[in-house]
Amino acid sequence: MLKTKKRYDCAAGCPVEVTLDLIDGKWKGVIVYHLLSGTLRFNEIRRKLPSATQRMLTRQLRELEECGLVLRTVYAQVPPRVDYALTEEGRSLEEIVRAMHAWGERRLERLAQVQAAA
Amino acid sequence: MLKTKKRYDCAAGCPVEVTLDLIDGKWKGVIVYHLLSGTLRFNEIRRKLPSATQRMLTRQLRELEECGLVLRTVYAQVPPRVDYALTEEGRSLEEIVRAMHAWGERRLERLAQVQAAA
DNA sequence: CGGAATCCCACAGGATACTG
DNA sequence: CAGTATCCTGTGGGATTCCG
Repeated sequence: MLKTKKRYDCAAGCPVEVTLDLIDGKWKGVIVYHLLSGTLRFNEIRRKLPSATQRMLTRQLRELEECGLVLRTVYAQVPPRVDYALTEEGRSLEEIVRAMHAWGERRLERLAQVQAAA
Repeated sequence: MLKTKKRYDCAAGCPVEVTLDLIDGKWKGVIVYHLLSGTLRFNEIRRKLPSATQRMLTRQLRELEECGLVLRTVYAQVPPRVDYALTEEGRSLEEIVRAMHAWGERRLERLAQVQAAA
């Protein structure tokens, strides 16, 4: 997922994969979603994603940083403090991420209805 | 990815993951993208995704079918013929997928510029 | 033509423990 | 607080072969 995984040498549809590559990976999508609301410290993000392990969070955040979607700011102080914020490019994902959020909600509603019917 | 992988029991951001779950997975995004243009036969899809293996394509298509995003139609004839089309729900992803496509293209342009600078 | 069956491996991701 | 460091497992995904 990170580095040169070069999933695509394929035909015309690949920009879709370019985007997916950056945003897929278990937690990245949600992280970006939460960062849309503003800068967050590491543990704040953790609290928003209770079922993500610490290790996974740091890794996903680092990958997001690597692709230039997230800005990581370390304050030289004790106890440590690290802020995560979207970069300009990261924020440019807003439309997509919000759309995914809305779609996901509708999907959940639909599923709930199907459940209810049974 | 298929079945009840239930990635999320998490907090508020999860609908994002719901969506990602359906559309991630190496080829699903691109498949949906191509199906936006209309129904395709198996080998037509293959031709659009040269670097996807046959096995992967069928698997991803089946998963898409399972989630109700893609409709698979088998014609009882020899040689066989199988059509793949988006369901209503699948087509409702259009906005997202197109947005991802557009974003990916811009991303590629940006990367190209950075390359050129170096 | 549109697969299914097998074999195989890298690595995403979890659990747990330690640290400046 | 915000991480590393290890160890371990599942499975996503590739390659290849066979089939109605």
